[in-house]
Amino acid sequence: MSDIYFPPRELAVMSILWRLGSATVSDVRDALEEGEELAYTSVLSALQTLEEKGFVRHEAEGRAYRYFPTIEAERAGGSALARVRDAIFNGSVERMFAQMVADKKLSRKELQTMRELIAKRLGEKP
Amino acid sequence: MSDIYFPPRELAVMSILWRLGSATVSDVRDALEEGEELAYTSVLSALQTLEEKGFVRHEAEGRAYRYFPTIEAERAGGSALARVRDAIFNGSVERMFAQMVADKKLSRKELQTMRELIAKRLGEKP
DNA sequence: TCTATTCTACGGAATCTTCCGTAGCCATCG
DNA sequence: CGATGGCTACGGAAGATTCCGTAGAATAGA
Repeated sequence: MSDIYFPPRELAVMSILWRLGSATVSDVRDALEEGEELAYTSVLSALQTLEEKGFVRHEAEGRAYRYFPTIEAERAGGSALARVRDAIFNGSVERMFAQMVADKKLSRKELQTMRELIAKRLGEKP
Repeated sequence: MSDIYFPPRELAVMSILWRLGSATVSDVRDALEEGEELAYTSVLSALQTLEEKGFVRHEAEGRAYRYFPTIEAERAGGSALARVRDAIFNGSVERMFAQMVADKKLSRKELQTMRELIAKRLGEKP
């Protein structure tokens, strides 16, 4: 199927694009976390690689480029979750979910939102 | 923190070890899916690399080695989910969960199990 | 015993990923 | 006009990953 996969650095760049919607090379560079500072051309290279792979496109903005993700975060996320589920949790959504829910830092509010999502989903299909 | 990350082929091998509990080189080789057939020594190399990284250990079994994962699937999964959540869903468990639940192939039973997990979690902390 | 089989260790080629320097283009400013 | 600064293209080095062949040890079978 759709084999969407990003190596670590490319994922970091995609992450920024998804967060910002679009970004110039400098935007991406600035958005990288502390201790992740890269040369301008390194960021450019990553973007060019991603473009070659079809995950990103660009438009001219002044004489610079503005980059846009061509794949939605939800789709990439769905693919990543399926991979994690199959490879790590032996195909079990329940096990994967249990691990998610086990996170100590989950707030009551987040749990409630999830409960509602399930309720809605359970209600719609009987 | 704990930066647990497996490149594609190594993940496939770990996946087999988690599923089987432990495995010899041949076991792993046989467990690889169709179209993924590798030379015996390729599988061995992958296991040796994983061992060097500390994700796997071995015991002698006859004159062959039996390999064991040294990290639990739940822990690797937790790390992978956190990475997906932060990099792709901008830190939002709810968004990640919504994508999980959006999967058309989820059975009623799976949804109910998840609902119970949440209920339990919500009940225990107020 | 000796021959074939089944292992692991080792090393290296090919490819992918990461990272950056240099060159060249173009606009802006003095 | 000439210099400067900011931008992309290009190329390549270094490291990581994938893949496998060969060598040699050990076992099993004839």
